[in-house]
Amino acid sequence: MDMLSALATLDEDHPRNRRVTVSGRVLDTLRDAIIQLRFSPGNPLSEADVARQLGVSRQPVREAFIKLAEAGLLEIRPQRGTFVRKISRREVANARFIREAIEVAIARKAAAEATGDRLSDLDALIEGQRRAAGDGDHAGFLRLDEAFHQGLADAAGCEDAWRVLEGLKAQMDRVRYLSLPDATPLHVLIEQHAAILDGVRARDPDRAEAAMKRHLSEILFSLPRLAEAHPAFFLD
Amino acid sequence: MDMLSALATLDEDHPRNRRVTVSGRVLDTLRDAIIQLRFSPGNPLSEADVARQLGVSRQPVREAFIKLAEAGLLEIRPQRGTFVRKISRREVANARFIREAIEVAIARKAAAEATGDRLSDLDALIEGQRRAAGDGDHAGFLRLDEAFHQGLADAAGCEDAWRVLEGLKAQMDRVRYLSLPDATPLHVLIEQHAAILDGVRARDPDRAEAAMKRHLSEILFSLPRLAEAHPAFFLD
DNA sequence: AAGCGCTTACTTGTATGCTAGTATGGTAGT
DNA sequence: ACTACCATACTAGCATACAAGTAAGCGCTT
Repeated sequence: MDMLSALATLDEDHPRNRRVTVSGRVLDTLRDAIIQLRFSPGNPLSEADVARQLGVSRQPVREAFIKLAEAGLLEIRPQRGTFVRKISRREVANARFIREAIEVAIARKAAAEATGDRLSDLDALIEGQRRAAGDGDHAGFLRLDEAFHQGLADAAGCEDAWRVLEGLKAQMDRVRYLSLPDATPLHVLIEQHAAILDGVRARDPDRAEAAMKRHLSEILFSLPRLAEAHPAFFLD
Repeated sequence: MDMLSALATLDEDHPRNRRVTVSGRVLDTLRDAIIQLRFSPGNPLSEADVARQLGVSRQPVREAFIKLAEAGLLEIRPQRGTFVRKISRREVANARFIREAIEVAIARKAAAEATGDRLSDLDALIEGQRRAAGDGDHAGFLRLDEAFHQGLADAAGCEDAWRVLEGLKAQMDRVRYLSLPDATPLHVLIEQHAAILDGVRARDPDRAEAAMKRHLSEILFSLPRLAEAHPAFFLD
């Protein structure tokens, strides 16, 4: 009950909101709340409570729960309850490994196939990231960060790769949120993006791969320290 | 209505069935029916019809529909209907590419880290595949085929990679089913498995990678021909 | 004949009621 | 004090009812 105060309202116009259905809005609202750790890992979360809090029926909440369970953010134990999953270092490391495998392959393919138009799109995204960082617009940067990775997949002709990556990112996003206070500075991340794009533009798959690996390794540095600092949030 | 005759009964004890819930059984039943092309791509499929046919309510059918839509096997158009998705050559090729990226990374990691126990497990699976092929037990071979890829992921310490691969495989499974009549002979596939395992056992990541790439390329040969032979099943 | 508008029969989305399984706390019995 | 049992208050899974949107057929009007 107490914890649910984190859910004051349904996020009617969510940034990433093409969702017009109630269950879609509930899903976005809950995922944000979980990723931003407004729900403590390990705590229970019942369909009925959330439905009451959001002023909707159990049905759309249930569908959101199911999707969040597939993303590894909730654990549904039938007839027992649903719980916010604790963060697992092993699972985060695994998700990172798989994500790296995919994004490295994408970067190499982009280096081979990307058209000039796509490269310009990516340029624009990096420029936007510089502006957002300058303005201290952290939320805006996060959106443009996602857009860059998605844009790279598009440039490689792997439009639907993003669906897979999105699922993997969910595991990692809570860690990223935890690391916000002392995260890698945005300008460093932006330069890493630029390095990836340089490798792609130079049609040099090895350079693109190296830059991507470097970029996706950031989380490895912070993970052990964060797990030490917040043991209650972690499973292992 | 006609098409639904493909759903005589709920598959009460499904081979991969740890599912005890109705919605889980409906999901397995429907996925099998779709993959085995007992539902023609492009045709509509309504929650109510399936529910009636299976003797359950709309609720579990709906949940199965949602998951099948996430897997790319159904397309839910709100207030309009749900349709069996046609096979997209582009999407199949994309899923193959991503799967290759993941499984190559897994094979390389397995070559570095797999323990003797795990290698023995994989040996046993290949031996089982030889028996199944000898007995003409095609269904049994398919199960052991999946088990081999999953087992390799386990050997690499990527237990949860299988969740991702499962989603990607769905896209490819209908093509595999289409290719059954003149598919690559089982003994060839088994030798490819053995080649992968050889590379892993020799701690030679490059050899494991090459063998894996070879193995996952099989579908590329059949795809164009199948799309030509069954144009009504394909989108592009 | 062509086009507009209504009726009707669908569809999925949402809400609500019901069932069965689980955890908990108290109580009676030893 | 401890144990066994039971009443109770949860949980999620499933069934049913309702709402809102869509598409197609049909007849009317023009």
